[in-house]
Amino acid sequence: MPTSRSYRDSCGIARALDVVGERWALLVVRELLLAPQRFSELRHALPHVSSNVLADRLRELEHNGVIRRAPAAAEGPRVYELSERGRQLEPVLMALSDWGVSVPEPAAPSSLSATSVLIFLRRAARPDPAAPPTTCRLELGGRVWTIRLASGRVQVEPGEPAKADVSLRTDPKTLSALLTDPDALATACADGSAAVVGDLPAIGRLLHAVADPWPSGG
Amino acid sequence: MPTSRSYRDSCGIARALDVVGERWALLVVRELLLAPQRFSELRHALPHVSSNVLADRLRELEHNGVIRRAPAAAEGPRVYELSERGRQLEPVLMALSDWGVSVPEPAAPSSLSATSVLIFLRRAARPDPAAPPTTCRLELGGRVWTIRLASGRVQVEPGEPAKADVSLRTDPKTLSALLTDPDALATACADGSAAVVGDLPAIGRLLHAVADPWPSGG
DNA sequence: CAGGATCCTTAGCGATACTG
DNA sequence: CAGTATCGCTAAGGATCCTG
Repeated sequence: MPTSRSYRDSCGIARALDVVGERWALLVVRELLLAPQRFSELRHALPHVSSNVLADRLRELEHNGVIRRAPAAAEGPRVYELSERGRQLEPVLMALSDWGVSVPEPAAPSSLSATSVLIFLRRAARPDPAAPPTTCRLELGGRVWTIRLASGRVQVEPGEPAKADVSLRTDPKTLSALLTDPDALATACADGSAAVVGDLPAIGRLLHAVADPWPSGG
Repeated sequence: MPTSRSYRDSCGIARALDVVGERWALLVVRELLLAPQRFSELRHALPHVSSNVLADRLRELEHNGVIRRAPAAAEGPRVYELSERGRQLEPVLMALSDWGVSVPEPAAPSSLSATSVLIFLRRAARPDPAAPPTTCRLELGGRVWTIRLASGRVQVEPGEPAKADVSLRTDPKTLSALLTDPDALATACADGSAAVVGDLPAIGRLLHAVADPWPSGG
């Protein structure tokens, strides 16, 4: 039975929280920000939410027009995706992310989804605008992503790249660690937690775009 | 007994929500955004939060460095104010406000605090940059604010202005309605829900800055 | 086996009453 | 005024069970 309690406050902030303020709601939106996901993928990305609560949130978010059950194509498994309104929550998530990076890590064991790392990567990366455009194939937790570095920006998309300069396979925690310490890439490759095929320095440029951001105006 | 549950997720978004994701927490931050407030003022601004929950949230937010009990000056009543970290939540609140304005109003009876309206006013106002600088004394719900319009910006501060061009006394709901329909000012003055002393057209310019914003680039 | 629904327990929330 | 104490309610958490 879905939740429907309200702050009964006409302020826009309170009205937003009436819709996405329930527990787990914004983390579900986070998971759908870069690509549609199936129920089981959401469970894997948010291992600490119980299935009934997740089902409740999906129902409520759908009812409030934030997400949508993707075109129930014949045979295809059911997929959840953000609506246009849901996508407009991106500034909220980015602001929370900016603020949250300076909150101490929760006590272990803590989870870290592929989407989380990629959102942070895209947000924090400040590549050298003069660096050559690079396309990277990233295999992260059983799913393939296309990362593009071009003209001082980083773009993240789900799916196989048409053509990649380099391919990296790893897991979210290793990638997160590499974004802090790019020099650990050699070690990660050695112990098997990461694997690179192709233009190795391109991966270095990607990691350094986060760890040692190009000084932008601000 | 304060809450202390965590999403156990290393993502910055989840870490932020570990601190300000509990019910009412962000609305408490909202209330402190423009000025420090006392416990009873917070209760008045958030009439639907029960006193024990409010006390819990204040404790937790203080413990997490978001707010601070203002210098417990001798004799002075206890006042809560945002810390520097708390003030850095402003982009989160602004993003939520931007998104929430298009969420339908909650069913009546709903509350609307003075701070809420002023945050919206400041956010939504796009005054004509060529309009003459104006200082307005605003008495809203028993508290006095200084509103300054200058060079295309609106500034809101607590307290008496040194010198005001115009003075407006009203309540949050009336002011909110006037921001949507500035022409209702005459009616509001007539029925006593608003009172203006001084440069009346200056109030019109303020209201129109929100209702009919100056077309900015974007 | 994915995609939930059901059940039970616990803990946060809401409302009211009470105290320094 | 500024909270605390108490209590019923309901959402969250966890495990298990159903269904196509």
